This record gives sequence, structure tokens and C-alpha cells, in this order.
Amino acid sequence: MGQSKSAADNGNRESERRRTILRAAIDVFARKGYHGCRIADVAKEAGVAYGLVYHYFKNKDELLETVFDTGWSGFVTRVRAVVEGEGALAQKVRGVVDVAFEAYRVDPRAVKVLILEIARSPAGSRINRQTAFVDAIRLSSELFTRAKEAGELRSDTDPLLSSALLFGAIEMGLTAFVTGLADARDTQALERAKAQIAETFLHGVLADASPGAESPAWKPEKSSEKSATKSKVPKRT
Amino acid sequence: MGQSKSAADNGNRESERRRTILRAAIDVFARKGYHGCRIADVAKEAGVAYGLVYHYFKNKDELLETVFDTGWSGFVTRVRAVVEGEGALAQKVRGVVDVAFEAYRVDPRAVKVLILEIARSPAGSRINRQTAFVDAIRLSSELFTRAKEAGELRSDTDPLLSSALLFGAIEMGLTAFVTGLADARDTQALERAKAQIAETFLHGVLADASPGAESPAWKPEKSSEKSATKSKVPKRT
Amino acid sequence: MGQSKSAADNGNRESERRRTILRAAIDVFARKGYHGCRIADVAKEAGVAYGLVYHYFKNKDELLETVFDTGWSGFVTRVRAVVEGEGALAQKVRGVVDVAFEAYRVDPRAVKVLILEIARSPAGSRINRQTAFVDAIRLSSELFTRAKEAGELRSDTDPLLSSALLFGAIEMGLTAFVTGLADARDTQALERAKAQIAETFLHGVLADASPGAESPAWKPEKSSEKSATKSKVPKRT
Amino acid sequence: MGQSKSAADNGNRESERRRTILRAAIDVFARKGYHGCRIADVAKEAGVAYGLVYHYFKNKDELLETVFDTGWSGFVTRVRAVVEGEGALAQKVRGVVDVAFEAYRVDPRAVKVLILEIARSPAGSRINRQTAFVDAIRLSSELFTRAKEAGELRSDTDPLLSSALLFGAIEMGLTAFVTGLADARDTQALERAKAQIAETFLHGVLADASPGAESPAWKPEKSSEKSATKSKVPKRT
DNA sequence: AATGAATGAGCCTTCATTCAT
DNA sequence: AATGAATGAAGGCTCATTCAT
Repeated sequence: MGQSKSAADNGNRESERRRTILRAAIDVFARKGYHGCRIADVAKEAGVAYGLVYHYFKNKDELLETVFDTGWSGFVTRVRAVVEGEGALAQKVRGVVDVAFEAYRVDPRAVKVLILEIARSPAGSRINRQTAFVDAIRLSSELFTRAKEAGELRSDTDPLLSSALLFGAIEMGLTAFVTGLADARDTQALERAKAQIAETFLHGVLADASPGAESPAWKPEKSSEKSATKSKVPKRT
Repeated sequence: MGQSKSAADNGNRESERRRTILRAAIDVFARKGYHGCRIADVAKEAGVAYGLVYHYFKNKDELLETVFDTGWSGFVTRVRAVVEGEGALAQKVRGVVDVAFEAYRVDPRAVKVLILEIARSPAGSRINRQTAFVDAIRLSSELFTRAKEAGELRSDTDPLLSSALLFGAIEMGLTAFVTGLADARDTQALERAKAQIAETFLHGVLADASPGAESPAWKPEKSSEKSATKSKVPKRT
Repeated sequence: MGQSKSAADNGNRESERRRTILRAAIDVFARKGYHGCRIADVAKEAGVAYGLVYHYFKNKDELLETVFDTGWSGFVTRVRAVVEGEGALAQKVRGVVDVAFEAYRVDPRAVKVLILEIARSPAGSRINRQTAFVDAIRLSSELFTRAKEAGELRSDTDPLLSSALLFGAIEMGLTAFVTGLADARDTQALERAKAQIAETFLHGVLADASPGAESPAWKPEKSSEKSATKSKVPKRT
Repeated sequence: MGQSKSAADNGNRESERRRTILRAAIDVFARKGYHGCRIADVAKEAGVAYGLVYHYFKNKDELLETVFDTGWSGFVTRVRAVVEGEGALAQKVRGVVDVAFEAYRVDPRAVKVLILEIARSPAGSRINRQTAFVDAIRLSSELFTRAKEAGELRSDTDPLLSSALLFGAIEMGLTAFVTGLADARDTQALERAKAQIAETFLHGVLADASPGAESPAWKPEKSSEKSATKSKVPKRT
């Protein structure tokens, strides 16, 4: 029993160490970027000897990959839940934006890494835009494929591109906060940004022409998105 | 005349070399990324001796910065021309998208560098997202500020964020081609992507509910962009 | 005990390596001079890997500085012991000369470095004549200041300059051996040089005019320096 | 005639250029030291294109060698004139010291180079202590050889070493000024240093014990150098 | 003679990775 | 498991020298 306890301890201690190092890696990546980050930095941040990093990770690349995988797996999982869950398209789009911003709220540094360090890994690495955002993009594209088949989308939209545009907007929106272009401490601003991203994606930036229809769907007090869409559309052509 | 030619030759030859090296740097950056790009590679690609790179550029960072500045200055200049030119908002948005895609058509590798290598430069460098995309984003944000004042935009949109979203969509749209997610050799696809980006940004992805209105303006079979814009814009407001 | 031995081993092994590298640096410096000495040479001479030099020394300059500091600190310490010790002025002057020649006897290469490489370090470096010989010169100048106050020196001598002259004579005397102008393997010659330097400094090169006075003060078998000085001095002027 | 004049002009212009470059080299060497001095620096200082240095000098080493040769040849010539001229030993010793200090007064930077840059040249170079000071030392050693044969020197002095000591004292004395240890703008100090060097070398630093004898020979108010030397020497014992 | 662009060997330094303890 | 000394390949930068004009 003492043994098993010790073993458990060891086991815990091991994964604890592993997590400590991973956490340190995220922080250092966020601060210095992948290439500016040396293994020694990660070890120092984690408070461990620097050979130890190689006990838990084969090499720097695997460390980075783990950082990405860990970060993305959570994100992709949540995106999948939204995409495969119940609700109308608009609802799901808002859900995806929510997931991204929530991730940012919970761990801005991790998101900074995921956003800014995408495609920064060395040439040989498997980590790049393809394996990162693209997972989420492909996943969401199914959403748009189905929506299009259901006639919810304009007929000329390419689902994959739609998905790319959504994530492009999300990324650049978050980037505005990540890089300090916008103030991340302003919760109101974050909420407004979320809404604007989703609604712009859904309805565009243009104001409605008809009176009474100018209120976008996300203004809860005035109208549902659907009616807004309805009222606007007839006037086009 | 022989004289002036010789003088011109000298003048040209110098800047020719410089341009050759710059060109080579763009190509190597596009191929290997900032960190994977060695001065030796650039020199070899340019067909010049190693040391010559240092004749024209103080160091690797300055070379990089020049690549970025050159690339961006052209892009920003063109964006400014569109933004400050004549035309309705929608027209200008399409114009901005056009500029980006045209740049891609003319020199895909340069665009690849500008898109993928943003924010990859070392910590000490002045090259980063801030000084790159942000210039264009800030510039365009004026467009949205004015449009909002004119009532052309939904009242709840933040101009800076709108601008960021537009460029986010453009970036991710181009990224789809840059990374091979979409086929860059397909001119039709490029045209469709352009249209979809602009129109999604302007009108959202949602289909019009009313019959007869489902065709978005960018459907080529119905109308040219210009006429579509023309016919559409007057009716709004 | 095995433990303590192991601990001692570890402690020693580290500084042993450091000392090995320092030793190698001295040798290579002595052989090739500061600028001709490459880190690769030092590593090879020490029988360690290239990178290890940087494990123990921040850079080439620090390695150099350490070589100088180590060398000088020993020398300056010994000079100080002589200067601050007991004895008459003449005794101390001979002692200083002794220290220099003894250092040469023990480690001619180190002395060669200290003598020939002084002031060779790069502009930015802190190593130069000022911080090297000047320490010893300043230190000894106190000796002459006190001696002058005690009336042991001619009234018109500047203590600092006197000190400089002594070390100038010592340096050039050693240089004669270092450069091969004189034969360093000839112990007798070394002894004679020592004596000549000290006595020339103390009494000048000029022979005594009166017969029977041809024996210089430093001939131990005939008279003590003190009595020699005494007996000689009254007759002057 | 126009031709010959032109040729003369060219000839003059050429050697003028050569001298300009040499002068610039001396200045830059004095300022930055041999290794810290790049050909480009010399060219810039001289105000010429940098390939031109290679028209007049085969390579950097030859340039340095020329600097040394030029500097030393003047010095050695003057030392020779003193050594081979008329006068008593003491007179000649004072003359040698005079030559060195006069050289310093006329062109301190050149002397700085000659003093501080000795032995700094690369391993392969012929320029080093051997070919520099040693010429003067060997030359002067003949003086001491003859003086010793004439019984003017203590019997135990080695002529070569005596010569070395004299130049060592001169060098370190000048070094005090060159390095700023002493104030080179103080003409009085320079004169006193000259006197102290010569007299210390001739008579040593020790004060005479007898009253009224404390004034060294070089005190101008009591006696001329010559008479002092004369009157002093015979009275020694 | 004069210019300065072009060349490329050389060297310092960094840092991912391995290894002995 | 943990440590940190040891390794060495890689690459940025300098600068003496050459060469075309």
C-alpha cells in the first residue's frame, strides 16, 4: 500500500511535472515566440533542470506540438460540440465565436500562442496552419455544407471558404485584443466584438435600408435575426 | 547618349543587384520562412557572393524589414487609393479585396511571405503584426468610420473591428489558397472567393428568405459586379 | 567518506575543467597572441569540445580578462607582500624584481602573455595597460612616496615615475629573455639580470671612480647594501 | 615640359597620396590599435577610396610595416647620431632620452603607435619587438660596450641589458604620458621626467647620504649637466 | 590613378540534444 | 526521476583582398 501510494505519488508527480513544463512552454512561447524560446527558458520557467524537459518530451518540436495539440484539442472539441449540437445555423455560428472568446478569457496566453505561433514552427514540423486552424475550419465547413443544402445559405457560397472566413474574422478579431489594438480588459468590448463578428458574418456590415429593419438580429430588444434578414432581402436585386 | 546610358547602367546595376537580392530574399522566405532562411540561401538564390548581401543590407533583420516594407508599402498604397478614392462603401470593400487578390495573382510568393511570415520575426525586430496588417487595418477603419457616420453601417459596428474583420476574412481566404486548401491555379475559384469575401462581409452569409431574392449580387450570370453594385446601392437606405 | 570524496570530485572536476581551459588559453595566447588565438584553438588545446568554453566563460573577452586577472592578481599580490613587508627600500626593490623574475621562472609562458599581450585586447575590452601594469605601478609608487618622505630618495624624484621606471626596466629586462634577445635557459644570466636591474635602478649604471670602490653594492660577498650605500654616499658631490 | 611638369605633378601627387594614407594609418592605429583598425577606416581618414590603399601598399601588413619603418627609421637615425656623436656617456644617455621625448613632443600619436602597437602585429608579420625597439637597443648597446671597456660602467653590467633597461625606462616613462597616467600637456612634467629617467639610469634613485649632496646632478640651479657629471663622478667611491 | 562593388574565408556565438552520474 | 556538464553543427557577420570599370 505504501508502495502503491508511492507509485501513485510518483505517477502524479510525473504528470504534474509534465504539466508544469507544458504550462511553462506555453508561457514562454507566448512571451518570446517559438523561435525565440530556448529549452533552457522553458526549464527555468518551470523551475526544473533542463535535461528534464527531454525526459517528458522527445524534443523541442514535440513540445511545441504538444502545446498546440493540447490547446487545439480542447478548442476543436468545443467547436465540435457546438457544430454537432442542436440549434439554428446562426446560433451555432455565435456558439463558435463564443468558444473562441471564452478560450481567450480563460487563458489569453495560450490563445496568443495558438494564434500568433501558427505556422511558425520549423519547416520539417507537422505543426502549421494546416493542422491547426484547418481542423476547426474543416469541421465547421460541414456545418455550412449542411446549411447550404438546407437552403439557409446563399447558393453561391463555398462552405469551406465560408468556414475560413468565419475563422479569419475570429482570428483577426482576437488578434486585435492579443496585440493590444483593442483593450482586452474591457469585458464590454469583448462582448461587443463577439456580437459584431457573428452578426457581420451572418448579415454583413451594411445597414438595413428599410425603416424598422435597421436593427440587426443581435439587438435583442428590437427584432429577431430572421425578420431582419427577411425585411432586408426583398429590397435587393 | 552612350554616357547617359553608361551612367544609367551604373545606377541601375547597383539597384538591380539590390533588387535581385531582395527578390531572392522574398523567394527564400516564402519557401523556408523567416527562421529557416539563411543569408547563404539568399545569396545563392540571388547568384551573388555571400558578403554582397551585407553590402546592401546591414544585417538579416534589415533585409527582412525591407522585404516587408517593400511588400506592404505597395499594398498599403493601393489600399489607400481605394479607400480614398471615389465610390460607395461596397465598391470600396470590393476594391480592397481586389487589391489583395490582385497582389496574390501578380506575386503569390510575396503574398505568402506577407501573410505567413507576419509576426515571425525575432523579438527585437520592428516587424510584426502591429506594423504590418495594422497599417492597412487602421487605414481602412477610416472608411468604416465615415460610412458609419453616413448611416451606411449598422449602428453597433465598431469601425476598427469591422476593418479587422474584413482583413481577417481576406487573410484567411488567401491563406486557403496559399496553403493549398484551395486551388490557386483555378482562376474561377479565385474570382468566386473574391466575390464571396466581399459579399459575405457586406451582406452576411445568410440566404435571403424571400423568393427571387436568393441571388446575391455577385452571381455573374445575372449582373456584373459594377452594375450589381450600382443597382443595389441606390435602393438601400 | 566515499560520499565526501564524490562531492569533492564533482566540485573539483568542474573547476578542474575551468582551470584546464584557462591554462590552455594562456598557452595559446602565449603562442599566437590575443588576436591570433581562436576559441577553437583553446578548446583543442584543452581537449574539450568547442562549446564547453562557453559553458565556463561568457565569451572570448571574458576568457581573456580572466587570463589577465588571474595572472596579474597573483603578481600584484606578491608585489604587495613585498612592498608592505619589512625591509629597507633597496631590499624591497630587489624583492619586486625577484617576484617578476620568479614568476617568469615558474611560468614563462604566462609572463610572456602578461608582458607581450598587454594592451593588445580590443578597444571595447577592459584589459589594457591601465588595468594591468598600472596596478603594480601604483602600488609600488607608495613605496617610493614613503621612501622619499624618509629622505631615502633624491628629492627631485617623482614616486609614480620612479615606480614606472622600475617596472619599465623589469619589463624590458624580461622582454629580452621573452623575445630571445637573451638566453632564458641560462640561470646565471637570469640572476645577473635581476641584480643588474635592481642595482642600476638603485645606484645607476655609472662606475665608481675611486679605486677600491669598483665593487658594486650588490656583490654580497663584499658588503651589505646598507654599508655599501653608507660608505659610498658620503664621498659623493 | 607640360609633360614633365605633369609627370612631376603626378609623381608628387602620388607620393602626396601615399603620405596622406600613411599619415591616416598612423592616426587610426593610434586611435584604434592595429587590429581594431580596418583598411576602410584608414581610407576614410585619408579621404580616399578604399581600393586606393592597395595601390600604394601591398596589404595591411605592409602598411603597418611602413608605419613602423618610417617611425623607427627617424628615431633610430637620431639615436645613432647621439650614440656615434661626441660627448661623455652621461651626455649621450641624456641625448637618447631627449630624442625619445622630442619625438613624442613632435608627434605623440606616432609615438603612441610605436610604443603601444609594438608586438601587436599578426604572428606572420616581421614587425615586432625584435625589429622595432631592438634596433635601437642593439645600437645603444655598443655605446655601453665601449663605455664599459673605458671603465665608465660598473664592471658587472651587461651592455645589452643596460641598453634594454634604458629603453625600458624610457618606454614606460613615455607610456605614463601616452596612457594618461601623467599629464602630457604639462611641459614642466615632461622635462622633469626626462631628467629623472636619465639620472636614475645613471646614478640610481637613492639619495646621497651626506648633507649638501641631496641635490641631484640634474638640478639646473646648482650645476650644468656637464659639470655636474664631471664633478660628481670623480667623487664617487 | 582612382573607385567601390564583389568575393569568400574565417571566426565567434548559440542552442538543441546527449550523456554520465 | 533528475541534473547539468558536454558536445558540435549551424549560421550570422566581418573584413582583407581582388577586380571590373
